[in-house]
Amino acid sequence: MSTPFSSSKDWLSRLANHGYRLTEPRRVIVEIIAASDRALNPLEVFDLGRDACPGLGLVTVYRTLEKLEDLGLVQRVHQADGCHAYLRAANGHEHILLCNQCGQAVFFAGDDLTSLLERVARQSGFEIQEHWLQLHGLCARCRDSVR
Amino acid sequence: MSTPFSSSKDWLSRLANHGYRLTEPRRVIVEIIAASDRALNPLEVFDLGRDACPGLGLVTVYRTLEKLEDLGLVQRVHQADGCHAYLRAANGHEHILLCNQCGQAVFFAGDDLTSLLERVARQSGFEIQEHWLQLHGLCARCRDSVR
DNA sequence: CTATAATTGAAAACGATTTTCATTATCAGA
DNA sequence: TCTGATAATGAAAATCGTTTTCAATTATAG
Ligand SMILES: [Mn+2]
Ligand SMILES: [Mn+2]
Ligand SMILES: [Zn+2]
Ligand SMILES: [Zn+2]
Repeated sequence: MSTPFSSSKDWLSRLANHGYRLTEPRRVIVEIIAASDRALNPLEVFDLGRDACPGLGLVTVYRTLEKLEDLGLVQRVHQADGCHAYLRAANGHEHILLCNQCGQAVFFAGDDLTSLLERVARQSGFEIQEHWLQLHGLCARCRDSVR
Repeated sequence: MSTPFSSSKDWLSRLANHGYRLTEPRRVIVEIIAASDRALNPLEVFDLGRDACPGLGLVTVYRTLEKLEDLGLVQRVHQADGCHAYLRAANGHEHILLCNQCGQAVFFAGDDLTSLLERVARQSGFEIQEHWLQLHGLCARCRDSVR
C-alpha cells in the first residue's frame, strides 16, 4: 500500500535528461502533481499553479501534463465522469483505490489474477494482454464523517 | 462468456414503460447498439443509423444514448482514447474483455476478488464499494491475422 | 556574455457536445 | 378513427474543453 506522493526532484531531472528545459511553470506543475494525494484535472492544476506562479497559462498546464504522460511520470485516471484527471504513474505493477467522497488515491499491489485470466482466455479464445483494475470506496476519514 | 448481443425488443418496451414514445429514430438507434458486438461512439451510431433513417440527426443520437444510459440499458466503455463509446450494459456481475485490434467486446463473469478486496480494505482502511475490471487483448481472429 | 532554439501566454481556432427553437409525430382519449 | 396535447425531432447556434498559432521571453550550450 503506497501513498501517491512522489519526489518532484526526480521528475525534474527526468525532464532535463530528456532534453526539456527546466522552467518555473514546469517546476510548479510538477510539484503540484507530485504532492497531491488525489487525481487533478488540468483546470485544478492551473488554479493551484497560479498561487505559486501568477502568470501561468492554462495552455502550459496542458502541454506539461502531456509531456509528463509521455515520459511515464503521470497517468490519466478513469472515473465515472470521464478520464481527464492526472495522478502520478504507478511504480511497477500497481493499481489504484479511489475514495468516492474526497477522491483520495491509494496504490496497491499484489493482485493475482492469473487463474482468472487463464480461464477467460481459454473460454473466449482471446490472448489477454492487459488488465485494468480499479477499486472504489470510502477512505477511513470519509467513512467516519458520513456516519 | 456471453456475446454482447441483446434483444432490442426488450429495450423498446423498457423505453415505453418509462413513458418515452417509440419513434423511428429510437428504434433504429436501439437496434444498432443491441446488434453490435463492439462499443460504438455517437458518430458511429449516427453513420450506421442514417442507412436506415436518412433524416436522422446526430443530436437525437446523443439524446437517445443518454436515455438508454439512464435506464441502465447501455454503458460507457473506458478505452485508451477516452470513454465515449457505448455498449449494452452488463447483465448482473459481468466484466468486459475487449480486442485491441477490432474492438470486439465479450462479457465474462465468475471473477472472485474477495480475498484481494479484503486484504486491500484491511491495509488501506478503506471500505471498498465497487471494483472495476476490464481486460484487453486480441480476439482469435485478430491474433491469427496479425501473424 | 551571446546566440540559438525551446518555451511561454494571449488569442484564435477547433471539435465534440449541448441548447434553443420552430416543426413534426406519437399516442391517449374522445 | 380522429384529434389535441405535448413529447420528440433536426437545423442552427451556443458552449466548453482542448489545441493551434504566433510573437515575445527565457534557458542553456558554448
Ligand atoms: Mn494487476
Ligand atoms: Mn467482478
Ligand atoms: Zn475520502
Ligand atoms: Zn479482434
